[in-house]
Amino acid sequence: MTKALDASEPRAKRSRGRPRGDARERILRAARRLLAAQRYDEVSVPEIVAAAGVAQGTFYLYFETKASLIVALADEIQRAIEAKIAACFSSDVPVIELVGRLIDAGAAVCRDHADILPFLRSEALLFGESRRSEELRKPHVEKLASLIQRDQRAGLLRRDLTPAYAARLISATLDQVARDVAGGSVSGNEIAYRDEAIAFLRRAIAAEARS
Amino acid sequence: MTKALDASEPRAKRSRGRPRGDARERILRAARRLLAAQRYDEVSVPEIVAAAGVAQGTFYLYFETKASLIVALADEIQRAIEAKIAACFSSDVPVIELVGRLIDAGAAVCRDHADILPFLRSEALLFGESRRSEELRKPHVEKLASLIQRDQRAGLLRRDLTPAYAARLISATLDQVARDVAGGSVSGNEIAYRDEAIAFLRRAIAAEARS
Amino acid sequence: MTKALDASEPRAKRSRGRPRGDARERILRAARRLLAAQRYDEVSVPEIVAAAGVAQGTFYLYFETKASLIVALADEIQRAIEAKIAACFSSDVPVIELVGRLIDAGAAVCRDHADILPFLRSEALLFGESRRSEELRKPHVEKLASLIQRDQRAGLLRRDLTPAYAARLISATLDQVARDVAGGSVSGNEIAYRDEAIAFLRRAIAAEARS
Amino acid sequence: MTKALDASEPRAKRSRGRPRGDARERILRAARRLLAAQRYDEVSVPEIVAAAGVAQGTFYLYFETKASLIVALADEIQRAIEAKIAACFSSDVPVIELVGRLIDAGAAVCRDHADILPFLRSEALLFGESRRSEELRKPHVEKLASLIQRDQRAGLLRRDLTPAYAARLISATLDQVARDVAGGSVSGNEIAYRDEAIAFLRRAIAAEARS
DNA sequence: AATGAATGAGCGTTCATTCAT
DNA sequence: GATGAATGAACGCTCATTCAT
Repeated sequence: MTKALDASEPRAKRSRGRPRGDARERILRAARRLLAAQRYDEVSVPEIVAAAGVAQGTFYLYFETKASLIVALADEIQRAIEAKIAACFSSDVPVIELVGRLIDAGAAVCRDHADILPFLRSEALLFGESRRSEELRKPHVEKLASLIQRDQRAGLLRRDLTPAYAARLISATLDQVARDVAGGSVSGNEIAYRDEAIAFLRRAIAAEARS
Repeated sequence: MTKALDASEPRAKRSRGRPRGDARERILRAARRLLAAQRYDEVSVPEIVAAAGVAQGTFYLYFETKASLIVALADEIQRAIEAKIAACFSSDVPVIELVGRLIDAGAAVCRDHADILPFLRSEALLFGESRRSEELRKPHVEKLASLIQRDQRAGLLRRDLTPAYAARLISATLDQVARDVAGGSVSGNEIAYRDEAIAFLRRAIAAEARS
Repeated sequence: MTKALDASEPRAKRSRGRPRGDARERILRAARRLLAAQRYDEVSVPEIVAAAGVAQGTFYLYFETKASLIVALADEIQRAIEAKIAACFSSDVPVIELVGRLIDAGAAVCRDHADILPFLRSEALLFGESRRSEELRKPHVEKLASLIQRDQRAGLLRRDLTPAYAARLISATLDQVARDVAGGSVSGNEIAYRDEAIAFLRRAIAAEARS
Repeated sequence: MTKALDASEPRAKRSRGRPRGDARERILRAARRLLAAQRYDEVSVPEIVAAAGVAQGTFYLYFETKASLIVALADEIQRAIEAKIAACFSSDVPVIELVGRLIDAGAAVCRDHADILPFLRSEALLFGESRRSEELRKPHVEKLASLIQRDQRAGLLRRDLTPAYAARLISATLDQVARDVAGGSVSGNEIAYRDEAIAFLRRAIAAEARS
């Protein structure tokens, strides 16, 4: 047929027909864009596929249902966030120093995903099998608890802290600060706020200076 | 704006018509029950009116649209929550004592509305521009900030705290504790956890004992 | 509003809006018309409602699914057929005479429902819970069996017939004749065919003339 | 007309490609299996190819459309049935004996194809104008009519039978008996039923014993 | 010959909403 | 005030089919 001939074309514009292999990616990106601006029930599959530039049937090649798309989308973003946070834990610094890094990483995350975070915080929670965001923070809280214990032994942190409890309290504080810093709630004073938060935590958990 | 929100007037005695219980109330209760178990987009008006035992048309006598029902429902619950939290601020106690009360009130709120909180945290937040959870907490954070300032002047709290910042940090911590206490994350040790959290905050903000 | 005014109009042409109460009937009639000409899978709900002159949503007010429409349609027609056949059994004639009446009734049925019978005989069988057409004939076959027994006792029919078996054989024959007569397979000779069939059955089942 | 029906040519050895079993055969077998359990409109091409273990595109190498698969499948089965029935006619026995054979052959057919017969009786019949069950039986009825004529000349059958009519009546009876015998409607008494049916027919058509 | 990603029309169905009663 | 039949747009989804590889 016309086959050998077409194949010799260096794979240029095919306006209809076969894959770029990127259909899934295009759909995810389009969905993210749309979900940043509208509720899940306001965004239709026709809208998503139109924005993605694929056919409606293609959607269902990659996602079982519309709902499963958000699970995938949330997973993707959360994986990225995880990675960024987990990186803070990899180096071997005292908790008192770690908190600063976690704030910065958290703020970066909030900034990078500012568009979609409201969505992630809201709708996505209702999609997975259960309480998702709690679950997601859990490993980090646990890691933090073990580092607290380590620093307690090293005499850096108060002995009367229960590591698991302290880890929760710190984590909540860090989240708040990261969000505030990224979200402009303290505009112009991010550094002062951050430093005050760190001092706040230090007083709450640091071992008293030996006399 | 001023349109969708105010179908709230309780109506007067109608002696004819079917339901004895007020139709509006029945609809709200049914919606709450259903929204505790399903997403907004999964709950239909037919479903709600069936659960409420009223006719489909009756729904539109009390709510302009399905979305406005959500707003009304969220308002109702949030008003109840507000009231409970605001009550803590009414008496004239030092911040260091206030935090304990806020934890207890917050935990009570979480327990009382456990069914519907995931819904409030998620979907409802996306309905009106102005009804993000940030906004809702704002008055309390501001009130707390002013109390911090008062206690600073009284020498009870550290002078180097920026009241607005400290208020945010405290608020985040209290939220976390209230949720943990109510949600069973620290089951069996609620009191120990609560007390440790209060001590944590005290160290962070209390003025150092004068020598 | 404009209500009292509109209501004074003597209920003339409402081109949109409220019921004639006949929506269900219109849908059934339209479906019958369409199913006489096309397979079930070729007839779409949009097509049916367009032919019926009702909105798509109205369809689902009266029928749970498209498939349940045919069950209803088949039931309706079969009830009419039942009635006609059952009427033959009501009077108290010998089986030998009854068969003639049954042929005539059967032929009338085939003619009256000529359009939809192929559909009923084919597709509809697969919709109900199980083998439908067998079930439907069963009561008549049983009634026939009991009449055979009666006539055996009266010496009108052969003693060596097993009533249940004979009833089946007669019934199959009658069906065939009714269909042939109505369907034009023996065009022009319907009466001769019918008479020969009756003679055929008489020889098969009548008691031998006493010598 | 001549188009949709003939994708039947068995193709020659293809040594490359995945399936060892011929793809066409696998598709037909899968379709038959599925159509025994579901209506035509419920069985999808994706489902068929999945059950057959071939790719979606492969389907269209062997069948022009989904509908043409049905026709091919029905043809295949009907050819097998034809052959079995036709075999009864091949030997040179009197009609009175033939009916017994036809019952047995018919019952065997019903048993062998029990799974797919409801499908054949229903949907398949509506696919081609020309493939109604009436048409399919016609050659056999005609053959039977000619044998009746032969036996009338031989003095074995009544002279007053119209061969074409008698053939129809006999055929309907045989069908009924075959179905009943195979379907368990007379369970345990198949032989008695069959014998009574034959006696029934003999009385109806045999020439009276000469005195 | 065989594949399977891609297509896009069109399905059955449900929805929020209206309004004559 | 309350009803519920009727609406029709729009939904999520599946389908039969194509064709570059």
